[in-house]
Amino acid sequence: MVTTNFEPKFINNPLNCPVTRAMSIIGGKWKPIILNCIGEKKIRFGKLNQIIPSISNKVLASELKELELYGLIKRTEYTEMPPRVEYELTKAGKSLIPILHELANWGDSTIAKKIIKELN
Amino acid sequence: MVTTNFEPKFINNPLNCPVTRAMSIIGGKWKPIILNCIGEKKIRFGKLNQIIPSISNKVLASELKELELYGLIKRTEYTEMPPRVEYELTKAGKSLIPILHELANWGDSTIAKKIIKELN
DNA sequence: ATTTGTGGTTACCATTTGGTTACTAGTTTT
DNA sequence: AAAACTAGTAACCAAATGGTAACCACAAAT
Repeated sequence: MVTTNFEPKFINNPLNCPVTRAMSIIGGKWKPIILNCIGEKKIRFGKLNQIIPSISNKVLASELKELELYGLIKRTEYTEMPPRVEYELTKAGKSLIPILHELANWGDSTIAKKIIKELN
Repeated sequence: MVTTNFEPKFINNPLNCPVTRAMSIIGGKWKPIILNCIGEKKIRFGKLNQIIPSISNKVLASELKELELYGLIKRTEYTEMPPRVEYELTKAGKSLIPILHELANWGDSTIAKKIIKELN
């Protein structure tokens, strides 16, 4: 067995920049996407994988684990066969909603759309 | 000369998720930090490197180039010796301020501080 | 005459991230 | 009797990201 010992290494932040602290936790391209997809509902692993098709199940699983470790999401496993697992935001996870909202807002702007269109 | 041909590869986004679009552009841990450090002022390369000590100048330079390519920052070079270059947010870059503000806000929260403290 | 200061770039290498395929368990459907 | 379904995990490999050290131009200061 390979002990999946995964200790997060946060960004070195001597000047105590709050944005750096935030990025240490939810930085990386997938986490905000995943958190936003979970939103206010309970959602199954497979469903998440469907609505974020460009992430592999391996990476999705490891991102979810990390978010769970941070206490931002809760994982509920039902003892059924085939297995069912649901993810939802914890209270701490919900505190990220304003960020996710601003990200969604900006992502919907003409500015964002133009950048993607012109460089694709 | 090695042609630094760097075409961004955006996240595949068939369902047109706005957060995914946003993350395609400002995803990655450094960009929000850099944008936030630039803020409303003009700032020199060296100064940026000082206040984000954990980024190497190589990575800082490449991130700045990418942000410039997206039209989020403007680079002004003064023909002096030693050289002086200043970076500032463009109008498009300033449209990100609400996101940066929320990130800073959350990064300052007890929740964020606790996560870092407990897992470090 | 040498050192200092600036904003990078380059080469080389190490680490991290990510993808693919195959596999598991036990119940239900074909 | 075989196949499908789910939520992963493991092994293996490819690609992206990041660090370090050396280097450049040229003027000003020592």
